[in-house]
Amino acid sequence: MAFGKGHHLSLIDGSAFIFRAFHALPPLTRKSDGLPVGAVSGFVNMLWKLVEENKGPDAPTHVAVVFDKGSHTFRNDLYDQYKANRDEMPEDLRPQIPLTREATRAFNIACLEQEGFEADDIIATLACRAREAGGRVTIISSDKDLMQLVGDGVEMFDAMKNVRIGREGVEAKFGVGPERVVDVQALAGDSVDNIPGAPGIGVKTAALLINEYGDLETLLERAEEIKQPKRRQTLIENADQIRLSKRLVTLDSDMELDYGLDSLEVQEPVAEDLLGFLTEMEFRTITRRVAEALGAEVPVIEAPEAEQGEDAGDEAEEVPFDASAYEIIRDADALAGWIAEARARGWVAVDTETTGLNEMTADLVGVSLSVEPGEAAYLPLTHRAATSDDLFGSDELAEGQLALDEALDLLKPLLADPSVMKIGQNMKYDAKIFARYGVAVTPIDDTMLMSYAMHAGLHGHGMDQLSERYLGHHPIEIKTLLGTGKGQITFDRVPIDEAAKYAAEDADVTLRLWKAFKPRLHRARVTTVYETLERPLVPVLAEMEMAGIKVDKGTLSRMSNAFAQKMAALEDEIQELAGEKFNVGSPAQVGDILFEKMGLPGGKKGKTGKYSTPADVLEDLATEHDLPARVLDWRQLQKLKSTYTDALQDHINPDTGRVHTSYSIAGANTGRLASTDPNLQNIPVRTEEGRRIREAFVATDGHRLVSLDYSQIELRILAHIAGIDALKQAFAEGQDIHAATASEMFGVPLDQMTPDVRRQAKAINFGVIYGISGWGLARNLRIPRDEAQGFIDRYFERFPGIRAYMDDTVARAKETGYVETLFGRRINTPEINAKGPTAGFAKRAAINAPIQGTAADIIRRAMIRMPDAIAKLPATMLLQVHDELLFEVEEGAVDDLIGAARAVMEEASLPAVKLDVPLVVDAGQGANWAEAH
DNA sequence: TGATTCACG
DNA sequence: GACGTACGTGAATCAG
Repeated sequence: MAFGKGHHLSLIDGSAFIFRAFHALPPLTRKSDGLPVGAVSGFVNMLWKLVEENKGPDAPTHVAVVFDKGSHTFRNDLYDQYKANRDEMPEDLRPQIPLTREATRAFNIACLEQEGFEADDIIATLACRAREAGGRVTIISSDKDLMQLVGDGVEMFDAMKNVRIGREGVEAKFGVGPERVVDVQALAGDSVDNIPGAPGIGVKTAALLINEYGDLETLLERAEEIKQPKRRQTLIENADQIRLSKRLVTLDSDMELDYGLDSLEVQEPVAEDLLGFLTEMEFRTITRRVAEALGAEVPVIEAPEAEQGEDAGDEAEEVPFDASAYEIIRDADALAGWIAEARARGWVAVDTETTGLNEMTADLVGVSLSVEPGEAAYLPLTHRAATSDDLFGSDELAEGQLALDEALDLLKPLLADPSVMKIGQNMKYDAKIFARYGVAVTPIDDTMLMSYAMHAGLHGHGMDQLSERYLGHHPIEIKTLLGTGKGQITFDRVPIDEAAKYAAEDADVTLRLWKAFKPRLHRARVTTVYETLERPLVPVLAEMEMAGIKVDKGTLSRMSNAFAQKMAALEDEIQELAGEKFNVGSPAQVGDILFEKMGLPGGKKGKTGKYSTPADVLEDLATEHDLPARVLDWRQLQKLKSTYTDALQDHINPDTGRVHTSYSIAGANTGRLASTDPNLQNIPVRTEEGRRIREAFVATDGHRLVSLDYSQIELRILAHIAGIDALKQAFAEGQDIHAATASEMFGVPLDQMTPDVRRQAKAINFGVIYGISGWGLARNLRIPRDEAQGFIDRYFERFPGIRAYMDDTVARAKETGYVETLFGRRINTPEINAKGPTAGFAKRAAINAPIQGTAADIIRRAMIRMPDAIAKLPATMLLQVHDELLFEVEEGAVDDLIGAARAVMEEASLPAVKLDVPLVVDAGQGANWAEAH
């Protein structure tokens, strides 16, 4: 029967898929010989999924996989720069290209390609013919270049994200319908394919213009009418280039093909061929699944003798993701059922959905649970009812939700049950939300922290990223539910059905990650790090963040006003000096004034072609001129006002009157914490004016703030790790370490030390921790480079262990791909074998990481022990600033707290590591942070 | 959104 | 031999 009405053609964009699969999926190699097969695996799984899913009435009747062939197409004849900036194909992908053709044939699916054409042209030609014949078409691709084909029975399907793209999807992407997509592309151009387009015009502007003028030709003819002078000029000047761009992006939908649509009819795979191929590739899971589905015997794939490496051999039972399998919990019985499932296993993955990202203010909207891969449920609690007036929505609760109190009463015993592990991704967030509803969550496992312990330095540890990388699955993005920018809605406004798919998937993903990571943690030998430095820190930080610190709004507000006045005066003075009005806050304009108008020396241009005006450059100029000096003053005030006195006021929680930061545990590669919203780890202290901001951080009535900080902890660690006897001895004797260094280097007796010599030694000491270079030290000390290099040479001569430590560390990193702290924390160094300037960066980072990381581990250990150590004191731990802990304590207990906390901090490395140097902790106390520090 | 600048350890 | 570099962070602002 000829292809026609009622038929459904599925066209798979094979080339695009394998490129995407290669980059999105974890690298996988064939065990017997190490052949890279990750992209092939992703491709095979996608094909099988289509075969499996397409058995319903809507199934394709015809199917083909289409590939690019050759690198020279008719587009290169039109424009020799077409796709000219494409990178070389990655080495590991090259051998997989022919394998994907083989896979297609093994599936008994037509495999199409044609010299001189791109896959997109073949797809366009076939899609148009099928449409003309009255059939339907699904293009399996997310390539925007194919979106021009959508409409009239043609739609696209993104197989990796599992989303359909119809007319609305195209409009969302391009701002115009499919018919006008090429017009927009012609204007906007494309840096990936090297389509020139119109300079300075992006998709947004292009859509605006096309919608206003109807189509590209009309627009170009009537370009004179455009109001914006820059746009008008661009379009007039580049008309030819734009028309060329249009020809480049327009697909050839009328190719000559020596086969017809009928030849693409779906055929059952031949079990022998398909299983033969899969066995050859050594894909265990899919081979078994295919064999079972085809009713064939499961072929045996020899297990490789010894499993090597930490990622080997834990190929979990793969259960496909299936949103339709997720349950919505609407009554107490159903919830009780899931709780029983969790208890039966001893674990459950938990994820909360809320109205915002700030745990202190966001409200609980729903909870999702998962107990096995693919088995997950969503418990909606406070979703709002939809109304006809969709501008504001309703404040009424949607129907079919269990009452919040009732649900929490049922969940509470489970979440606190010591025999059930609660698994989460960034559990600190969920635990804090639950805590506000009086529900404790313990014990916990956290997939984000598991990843951090194993993969610090390799990639981020967000759920989407981990899912893509380790599960090969792209989870639904939250923005598809909430939108972005101004029109963004909160999660309680998302319809329950839609919310459930997203939320349950998150719990499902978390559970799968947990199952994948558990065994790997052990193999990577970071279980101890995870168990002693990551997991126990979660409740400690949650407590600190919820405690917050009292900030006096009046003090900040007064300072803001004072800064504003001074800035206004400075601004007048600066413009007076410059002889013109300009934006003092614009580095580019400051640069023009200094280096063009005034003709001062030292102007360097950055990537953007603008003068760069960092503080050190301005400082040099300030010795001779007033203007740069005033600009520096202005900038300091601007910084203090905008980042601190203004912004901090907005962070004061109206309920508590306190500022609640959030610490990210897995943010910094070295093991340090990072503080956000607001960042309380960079409150000014170095200048007198800035330090006064700390006066606004106060203790409540009858209390004091107490600050304890490690003295020179990184240098002490360096002395220990590198085994520098002279440094160790100086620390043991309690000497001024920078003065001692200077004395050792320059032969000046301690009692004759000058501040300047000491300052230079201090800079060198810091430089060593950062992976010193002559250039860097010269810049820091403002001395000639050869002089700086002389200092370094002498330093290495006097402390030969330092050189050895640096060389060993870099060598180890090159060999293993990571460095470690004294406590076994692993920091991966993927760029250590890079070439060019990157190599320098990577080396210095590798030298610094064990030092900075060990210090971070030590204060983590202290923090974890602190709650027990101060349990009997009327004191609360509030903040951590890398080597400092800040407490709030009742007036009468200050000395007791200092004694207890100092002991914990000074002994924090024990018993795991006995340092060759003493750790010394300095303490201070006062009514505010300025006094306490 | 990326580049600049600057606050901290 | 030139190149371009101190380590680790987060936030505000400008400008396209």
